[in-house]
Amino acid sequence: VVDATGISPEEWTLWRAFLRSHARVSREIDLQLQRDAGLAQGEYATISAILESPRRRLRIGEIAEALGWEKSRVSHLIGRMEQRSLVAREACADDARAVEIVVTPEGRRKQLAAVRAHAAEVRRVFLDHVSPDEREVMTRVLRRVIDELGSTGQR
Amino acid sequence: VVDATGISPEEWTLWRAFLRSHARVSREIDLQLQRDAGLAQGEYATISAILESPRRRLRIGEIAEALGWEKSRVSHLIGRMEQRSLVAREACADDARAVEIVVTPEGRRKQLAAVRAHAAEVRRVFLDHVSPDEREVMTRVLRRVIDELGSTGQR
DNA sequence: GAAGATTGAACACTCAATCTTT
DNA sequence: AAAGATTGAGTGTTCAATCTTC
Repeated sequence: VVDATGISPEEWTLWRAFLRSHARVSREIDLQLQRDAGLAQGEYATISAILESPRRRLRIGEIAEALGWEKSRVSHLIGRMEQRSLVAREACADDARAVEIVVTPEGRRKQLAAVRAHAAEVRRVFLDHVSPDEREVMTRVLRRVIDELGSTGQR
Repeated sequence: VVDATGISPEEWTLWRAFLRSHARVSREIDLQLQRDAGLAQGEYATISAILESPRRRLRIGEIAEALGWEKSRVSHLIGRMEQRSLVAREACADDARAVEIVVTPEGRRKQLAAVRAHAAEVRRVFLDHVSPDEREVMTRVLRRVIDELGSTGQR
């Protein structure tokens, strides 16, 4: 059964559930991070991405790629985070155009303060509702979605 | 295998894929809607939700619930959409506190202009990568996530 | 007092243009 | 010219306070 758009009701249901679940879950995570560490979700994600990178430093474009965001968004965010002394910009040795972002002790401290409660919250609002089998299916599908879109649309 | 947070690497991978896929997919949808109809994703979703409701009219809180957003966000959005003559506010007969939002002919026209291309885009960036079996699993999981969070967190 | 909704200020994101280095 | 990044203006979102009706 499909309508004039070629999409079945069951498919629309999935699409809506995807959008709505993200909005609701993202909201809960934001509240928890703000409460426990005074960090926005994007700030936490940025710090974590940098700390988990091999050299503990990432360029603007690499952060954008990791998070699926636009470069200008990351650039503004880093600016605000730098004002708050959560990260610092450092010149890149290889390429004078590039900038490497590192996490300051203050940024690391805040991330540490949040990580336990954050993990618990991610579990509570999302992971607790996914069985191991379901997890495998979902990871496979979402990775496929990400990979098909590639790295286009940067700004 | 788990770390100090009690969350396994496989679970983190799913969580990250969820956030990243949403960011990327949402971005593509936004671009298409802006290009084909001059509508933002939230505007399109709002109009569609209203048109699909039984009486073709929805209150602010109902829109917020349907989309998983905060009421104040919807209120501001409706204000901007009203300026652009996409929707109109009408007094609610049952309850003088409430407002019912209806779609104007102009709003309906714009939504119609976008719906085919939008459906094709949703298919291209998301649904095409989900088999029927996978669709059932994902819908079940995401609905569980939504239902567990309930309607809390409205503002 | 609670529910439905709105408001304004502060904060965040997008878009297009720009700058520098490759 | 392309890649990496930044900027400023315009637009959108959040937070807390407020208003009216139930």
